[in-house]
Amino acid sequence: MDNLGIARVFTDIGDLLEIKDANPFKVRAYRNAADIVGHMAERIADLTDAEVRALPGIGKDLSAKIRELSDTGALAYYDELRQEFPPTILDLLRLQGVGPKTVAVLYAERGIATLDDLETAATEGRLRTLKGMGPKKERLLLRALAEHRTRVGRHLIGHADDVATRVIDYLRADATDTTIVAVGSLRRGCETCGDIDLLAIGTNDQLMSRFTSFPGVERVLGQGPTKSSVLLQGDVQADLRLVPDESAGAATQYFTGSKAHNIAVRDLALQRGLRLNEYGLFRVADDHPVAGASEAEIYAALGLAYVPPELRENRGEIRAAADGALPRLIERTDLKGDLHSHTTATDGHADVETMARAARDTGLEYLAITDHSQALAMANGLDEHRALAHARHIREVSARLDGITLLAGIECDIRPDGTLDLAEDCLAELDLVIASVHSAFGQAEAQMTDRILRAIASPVVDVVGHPTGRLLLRRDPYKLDIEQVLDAAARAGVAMEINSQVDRLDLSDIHARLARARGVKLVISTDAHAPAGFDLLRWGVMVARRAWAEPDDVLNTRPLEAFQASLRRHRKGASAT
DNA sequence: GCCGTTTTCGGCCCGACTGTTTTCAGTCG
Repeated sequence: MDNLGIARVFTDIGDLLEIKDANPFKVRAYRNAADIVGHMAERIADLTDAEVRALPGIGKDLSAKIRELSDTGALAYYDELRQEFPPTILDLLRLQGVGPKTVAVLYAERGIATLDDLETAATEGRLRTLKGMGPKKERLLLRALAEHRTRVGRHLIGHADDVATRVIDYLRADATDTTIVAVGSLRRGCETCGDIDLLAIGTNDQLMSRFTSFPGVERVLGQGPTKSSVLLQGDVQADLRLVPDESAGAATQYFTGSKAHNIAVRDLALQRGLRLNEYGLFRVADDHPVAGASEAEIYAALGLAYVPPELRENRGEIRAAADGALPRLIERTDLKGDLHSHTTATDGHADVETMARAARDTGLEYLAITDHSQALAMANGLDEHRALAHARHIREVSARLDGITLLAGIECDIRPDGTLDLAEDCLAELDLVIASVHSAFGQAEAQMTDRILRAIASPVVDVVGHPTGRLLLRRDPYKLDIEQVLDAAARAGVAMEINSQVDRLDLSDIHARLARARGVKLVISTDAHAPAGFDLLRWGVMVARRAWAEPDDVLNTRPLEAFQASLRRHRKGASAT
């Protein structure tokens, strides 16, 4: 079993123990272990017992369980726990506002073990008589259920990409003559994917049977000579298509989509007396093939510049491609720095120097260390005194490291009333201030909007962090008048973050494009909590590309000095010093 | 369950919000 699989088991155990009302520190130990294993760069199965044992938070018991899982793929203790509750009970925990205590009561008092059970009971008003519940709670539960339903069957792009990579590597190992690529929403960089679409180019007749015997396959949904579908562990569906070399470009284009983009492109082809399908571009009159081997060839034959996959949503890209007006999209290598990261000073997993070295190893020239402020007590947030001491430490480390410069920043909470969590004179001492909302998500739209507007109005704020607070597939964004916020940010010269965590991607592509249109500058940051976190920049870049962003739209494409000069605090007329 | 010992047991980040209460329990971050 791989790291993510082990992490998932430990997370489940933590949840089940919590439902059992076990020692909370034991629960935390399992969650902590899940976090560590899930974020490790190297395969934990490759480490020696002593090395596993040496990881912070992994002791005798957990290291043995890790070994059992990585060797056998199963864990007796986990199986015992699952005997005590129906496995579906963990689905209930995914609902907003439902925690372990509620799940325990629902199961013990009403025998509720599935989402359907819960919906029936809530609809029939059978929950309001439970202690601690009332009609209002019933309504909240029904709303949480409805929100949850819109999310099932979808997967975070980071997760889908992991799975796709594993399948592709497995197929390639045995089919070195065949090109295999991910297409569909994954290639377009959509924030979530319904299923994984893979395309193989060649004539390998063993490929389909090898695909359906991939070790992660739970069920074969269909298998033919050119098309197969499987259901993988974790409820991910994967489809594989096989096409001959001469159709490579046409098939890649066709299966990449989006549907709306393809319809528009085919329509354009018809206007020119051409027909486009997954096999190629043909003259309508005599079926003569015009193009098909590469995507670029097809777009060119239609009088279009090559359209990057991230833009293929029929949102103006075809007109722009015809006019030669497509943007020069930002690329990962354009980024010179990362502006959001955490260390062990608060809730990160590595110290300042370790994070700095990891950032440098991924090719970054500067890194802002931005630990939490005091309001996030759970994360051991910094008060003014600790924030300034931490800044001194960050600058010391920066001075002795070659190849990377550290900025002493902070991710400062925006309190419910819109005031900042740390005093302005303290924040003014720092190199970068990200202002973020981490509490009172339920505020009314006007209140939340005013709250963020007030933060933007503060002269010491440089960036608004994860501006809408959404957690993909888990929590909707808080209610917010985003256009009012963007207008204020444009006036104040405050940048908006694209947070690269795969469950945030916040701003979204849509909002980031709105921001660009208003002249609001973007930053792309990882919010890394561990050294491996810097790899996530690719997802933030993907969102920016889907927002049509060019390098100049994103402040951290600039070399350090130019970046610092662009911060409002250093601009002429800024009141902070 | 981990850790660090004052070496074998006690401590392990907490504060705000909500819906239910009438002083609190549960959830969230």
